[in-house]
Amino acid sequence: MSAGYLPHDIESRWYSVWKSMGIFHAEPQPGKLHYSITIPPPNITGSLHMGHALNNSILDTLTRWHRMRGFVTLCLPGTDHAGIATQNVVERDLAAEGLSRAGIGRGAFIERCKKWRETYGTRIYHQFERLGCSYDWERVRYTMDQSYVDAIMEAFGSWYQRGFIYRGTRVVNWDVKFQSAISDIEVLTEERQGKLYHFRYPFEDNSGFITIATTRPETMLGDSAVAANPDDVRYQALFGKMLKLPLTSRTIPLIADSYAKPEFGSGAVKVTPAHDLNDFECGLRHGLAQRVVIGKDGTMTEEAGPDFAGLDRNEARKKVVELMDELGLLEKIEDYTIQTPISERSGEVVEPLLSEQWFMNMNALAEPAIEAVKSGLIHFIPPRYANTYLQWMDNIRDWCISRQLWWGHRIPIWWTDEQSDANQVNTEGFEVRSFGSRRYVFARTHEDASRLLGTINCKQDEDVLDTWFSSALWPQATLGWPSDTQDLANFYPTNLLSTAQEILYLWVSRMVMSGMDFVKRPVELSPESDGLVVKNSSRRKIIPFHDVYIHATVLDAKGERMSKSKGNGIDPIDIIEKYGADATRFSLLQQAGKNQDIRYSEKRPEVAASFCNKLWNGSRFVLMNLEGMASGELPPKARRTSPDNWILDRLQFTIASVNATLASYDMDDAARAMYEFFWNDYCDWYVEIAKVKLRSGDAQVKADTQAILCYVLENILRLLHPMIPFITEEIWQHLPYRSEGESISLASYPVEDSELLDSDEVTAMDLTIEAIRSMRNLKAELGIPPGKRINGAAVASSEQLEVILTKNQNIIAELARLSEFLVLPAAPVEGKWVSSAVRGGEILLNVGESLNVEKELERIAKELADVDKQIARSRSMLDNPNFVERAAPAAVEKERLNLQQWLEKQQILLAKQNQMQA
RNA sequence: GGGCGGUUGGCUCAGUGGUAGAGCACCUCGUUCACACCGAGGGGGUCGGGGGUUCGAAUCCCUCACCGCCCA
Repeated sequence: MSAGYLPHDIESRWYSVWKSMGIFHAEPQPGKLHYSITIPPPNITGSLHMGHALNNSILDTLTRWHRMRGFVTLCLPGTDHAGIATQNVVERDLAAEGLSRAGIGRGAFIERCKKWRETYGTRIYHQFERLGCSYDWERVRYTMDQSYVDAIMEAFGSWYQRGFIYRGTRVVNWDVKFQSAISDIEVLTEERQGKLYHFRYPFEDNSGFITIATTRPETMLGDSAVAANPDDVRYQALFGKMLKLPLTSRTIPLIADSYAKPEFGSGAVKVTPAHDLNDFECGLRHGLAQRVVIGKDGTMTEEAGPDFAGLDRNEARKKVVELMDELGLLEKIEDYTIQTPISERSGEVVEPLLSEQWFMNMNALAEPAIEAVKSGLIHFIPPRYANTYLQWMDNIRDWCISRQLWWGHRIPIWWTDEQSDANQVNTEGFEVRSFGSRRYVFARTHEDASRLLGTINCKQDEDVLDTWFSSALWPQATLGWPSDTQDLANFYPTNLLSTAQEILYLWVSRMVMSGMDFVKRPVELSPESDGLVVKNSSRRKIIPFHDVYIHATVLDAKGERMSKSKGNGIDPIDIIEKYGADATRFSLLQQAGKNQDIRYSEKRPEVAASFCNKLWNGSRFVLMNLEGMASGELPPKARRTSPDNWILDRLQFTIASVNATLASYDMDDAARAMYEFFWNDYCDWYVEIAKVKLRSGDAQVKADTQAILCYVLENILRLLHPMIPFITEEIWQHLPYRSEGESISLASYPVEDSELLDSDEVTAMDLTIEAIRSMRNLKAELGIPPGKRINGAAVASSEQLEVILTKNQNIIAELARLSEFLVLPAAPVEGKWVSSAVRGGEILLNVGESLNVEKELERIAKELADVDKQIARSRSMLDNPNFVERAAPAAVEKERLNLQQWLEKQQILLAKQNQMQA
């Protein structure tokens, strides 16, 4: 092994070795335990960001852990075509060349997108490899693979057939920049400073006016009514009267609708059904006209009237205000904080717009998806997210699934203007339906569509599906659905879906809905834990995954979200370059628990890299001392010393704790347990003790010590491997004795061996360590260099301590750097000794001329003061009858023992004080 | 407005009823043949405020404040 830890040499080597060994690939093996994950597919636009690095570190850790535990383990990678995001970057790319999407046309544009994917879409795979992810690259999937498209067609056809998918004219969130509808959950609300305009609408009979307030004056041109609350006494007599809509020649009614809030402004609101969702619904209730006055490009339409048609929406706003002012109908303008809807994609203000779209009714799908979570079949970690999920699912709304984009899956609906008397239900059961004067049908090809519609004069819908429509099918589609594959039979339901909080609704909920809707199995073949029994059937609706882990959001050092625009992002590849993949992974996993966010700065990988360096050097030292080692067997208990038994006990404790914390997704706790064990127990104490034993000259002692050093190291390497795979593999390969297999990745994961637990030896080592620390402490306080060899001794007041200290004599002498260490029946009278009280005794150092009686008395007085305080505290507790009577007996007993020990310590200190003062 | 998370030493965080912990930073000492990405020792916190439950509260309950996330 090289003298320094050089992550890059190791990391570049091992990934390709693992890959060529085929250890990442899994074939289903019926009858065996399977563990599977389908990773959240990153967008093809992207490269790895800290969120990916975190999530994939978690996924790979769990994958490797299960693989080592003997599961048939699959972690399936892939990418998402990411419609709107990719279209965005490709358009930007085109613009740089002076081209435009419209200019090159749909066909050429799609070719550009495909080329983009070839260049950049696979880049992220290589980044996952650099991170060390043990994913099955033979099964990699892309949402535009033919097999994936087949799944989408199947899903669409099924939902169409069942009437869930429908054509509708409704107010949707319109992204003016992309010229496309976006879904509710892609809209962010931002508080922006704006104005609240108060306008007067006169009554037709000139009997006065009503004041309405609006933040969007330009929409008044499309008003169809003014509404007031039916309980509002100010308006009760006026309902049904007509108002003159200023700037137009129209009149509109005053209507009663409880949607108007009496406490807001004048209590009357303008109703613009085509440009506001609430107004739209109000309009439906009252049969109001839907006038589209703002077009898809953000300019005013003909409907807005000759004065406004063609104006930009912002100019139109100014003009409306000016004209209203001129007419004396502008009552006032107030500053107002507006909850402004912003497109998550383009950053533009969203324009609510009446338009024709494809929608999907989710009610039927939501029901089992709710039940699966309520009944605990799907388990959220942290559990609080189950409520978030349920709250959204309980109020589920129809989903607008069409997007006016070019990049994506073209909606498999075919239209014709031709009428027909032909049978509207064909042999495949796909009903021909009509919308307005046109007829349409679901079909996979033009040929099918022609047959179904009875004419070749038909055209496919221009729009594409929302990207989440395809993502919703991810777990089952990647495993072969709609075919009945072995993969699907063995790896589905998957075990875990780990993802970011922000896509809980967009993605997670929809996967649950689609998965349970499409994947069903005979009750007798599917375990109860896999799903819900379908009503009146002998089949079960199968859940897509058992556990949903929502990982923390990675923030910068100041606690702010990393973003490109703020420029505060950290590129994980930079961190890997600088500190290595293992340190990068470990730094993230050390923070990955049930927290909502993580503050990340370069301090983190630095600390993690120190740990890797310590692991490297600690291992290197051990390896250098294993020469001539006879066997890898643990020595029999009779030959083991207390440090031996102690470290074996600590190892078992660590193994148990790591297995338990990984199982509950507490990566941070698992990382901490291993970190502390390796650094504090193994390196700081056991290895230091082992140095003494190796130098003892006793061949048996040396062989036994070597065996234990090696055994513990081999175990901790396997324990750490899922988190830091490269360095552990490299070191493991150098071990003279190790468990089965050619790669640590395939070695078995450590399991607690209760036979190696030994609480007596843990107590013994605790006392030994305390003695050593006291001596070091004394030296430091007296200004004696830690390395200066002086005589040390101990007087034990308990037999237990006497036995322990005698047994560990050599160790204490060496680790405390003493010339000799003796256990004496009484404190020596001769010579210049200082002492310190420990549990069950007193430790002494012969400091010779360094003894300063005055200073020593001061030190003792300080120690006594502390002891007195402890005694007082302990006494006050034990003197309290309430404590003695009501507290748990064990707690009282413990306190009694405590007091006794403090009193003993006090005696020792007082005796010493007397002796010195004499 | 509703829901959720957080508030512990200078910084980042552990710690869910029994005498406050770690890492980093800081101070002192140390170039002993694994590691200065190290070792030994040390200083530093009335656990956001208030109230309550309890023999005992960082920990449980109530309330307020501030920071953040989600939904309306």
